[in-house]
Amino acid sequence: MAVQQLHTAGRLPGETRLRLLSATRALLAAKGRRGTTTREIADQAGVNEATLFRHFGSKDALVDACVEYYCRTVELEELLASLDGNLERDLRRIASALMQRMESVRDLIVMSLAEEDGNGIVGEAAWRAPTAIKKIVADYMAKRIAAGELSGNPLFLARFFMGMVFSYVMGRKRFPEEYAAEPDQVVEFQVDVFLNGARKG
Amino acid sequence: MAVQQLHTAGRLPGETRLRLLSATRALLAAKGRRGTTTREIADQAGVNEATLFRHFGSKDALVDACVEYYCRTVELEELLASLDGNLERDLRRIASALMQRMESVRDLIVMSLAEEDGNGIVGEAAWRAPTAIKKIVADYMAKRIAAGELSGNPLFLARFFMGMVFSYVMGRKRFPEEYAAEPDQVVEFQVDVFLNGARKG
DNA sequence: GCGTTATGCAAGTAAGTACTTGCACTTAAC
DNA sequence: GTTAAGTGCAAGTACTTACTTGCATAACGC
Repeated sequence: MAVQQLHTAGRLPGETRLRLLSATRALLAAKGRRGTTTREIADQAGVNEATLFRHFGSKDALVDACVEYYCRTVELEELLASLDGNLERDLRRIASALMQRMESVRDLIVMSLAEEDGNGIVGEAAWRAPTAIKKIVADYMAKRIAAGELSGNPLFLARFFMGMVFSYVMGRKRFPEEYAAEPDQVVEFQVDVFLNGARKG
Repeated sequence: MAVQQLHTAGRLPGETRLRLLSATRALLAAKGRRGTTTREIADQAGVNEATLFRHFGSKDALVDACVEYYCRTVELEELLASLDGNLERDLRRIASALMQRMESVRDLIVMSLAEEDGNGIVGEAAWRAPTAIKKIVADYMAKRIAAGELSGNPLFLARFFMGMVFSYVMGRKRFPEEYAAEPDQVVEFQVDVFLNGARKG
């Protein structure tokens, strides 16, 4: 075991920054941008408030860095690679990936919806993963329509599909007790209705 | 034409209150609770800030009164009366009513999602209409399943149905240019996919 | 006319909040 | 050992904001 080298004041290099980013995220999710104070962030991070400003310069810069950090990259190769041509299975995989990503930035998505400047950095970053997946969905729908397996407008279908997942993720935030079912079950149900409809016969 | 009686200072009785409620709503939608100041509200209402406090006592009380005022009553008799047994037509009417109500309190719904205390007065009031309609949907689904016209879990179906509309209303907020289609068309499309699925054949 | 009520106006208070500064201390690098 | 970097601590600044107060005024009910 390599001995961890302490940088200063008993902290690992970069640790202070990380603690601040993490605390910021937690408080943003709970109270929103305006509701969160730099003092609270510093306290929750176990760091002095002055240190916060020495690292990030301003509260806005910290928030931006935080959002950027937690929405970094979207690697979708694995998702694309996992698609094997089986319509139902593919859609389930897409829905599952989408649900996972949306859930992981749900708080930031809500923030971006509520903020006056919904198209700022927060809005852009929070929707990065969903938007990327949306492209995949739209392309997928178009192909399957061309192949005669689906019918309708590919864009409408893509939006509908995204919406199914989105509404579930948001529903779980507002009504946690109602939406307690297993994500796998939910995905299965959603894809089933999406493909076959609810009509009997 | 009866001559309007002025109360004081050239204002109709109750007018000041209304102006304040209206201004509050507009600013809440644009900047959220914390982002809105009492000075701004008073200015936008064309009223002195002191008058605001004389009427409502505190900013919180004003916000509560505002939300309560704009989410007052939900009369659903008309909706229920309009249902005639035709499955497709009924679902369209329900979806249409739901969409209208959700759209009219969309800003407050978003606020309730973003607020730390999502279950406060705002959350309760904003979801009042949607929740009432949700009951109608669930009952409707159960009946139609019993009649053999639909299949599945009535609660899941109801949530799915609500979610279709919810995601559309929210999508229009975030991506206005993309979601510019006519509401009627959207409802038709949604109900169609909901009933028959997207699969061809 | 007279009292009541609603309002405007201007000034002020108390608290919070983003951000700064100067100093001491610890640790790592050389 | 010396230097430099990162941090804690305490105090402070400038600004915002919810909320108050005292006074003048205009309209209404009687």
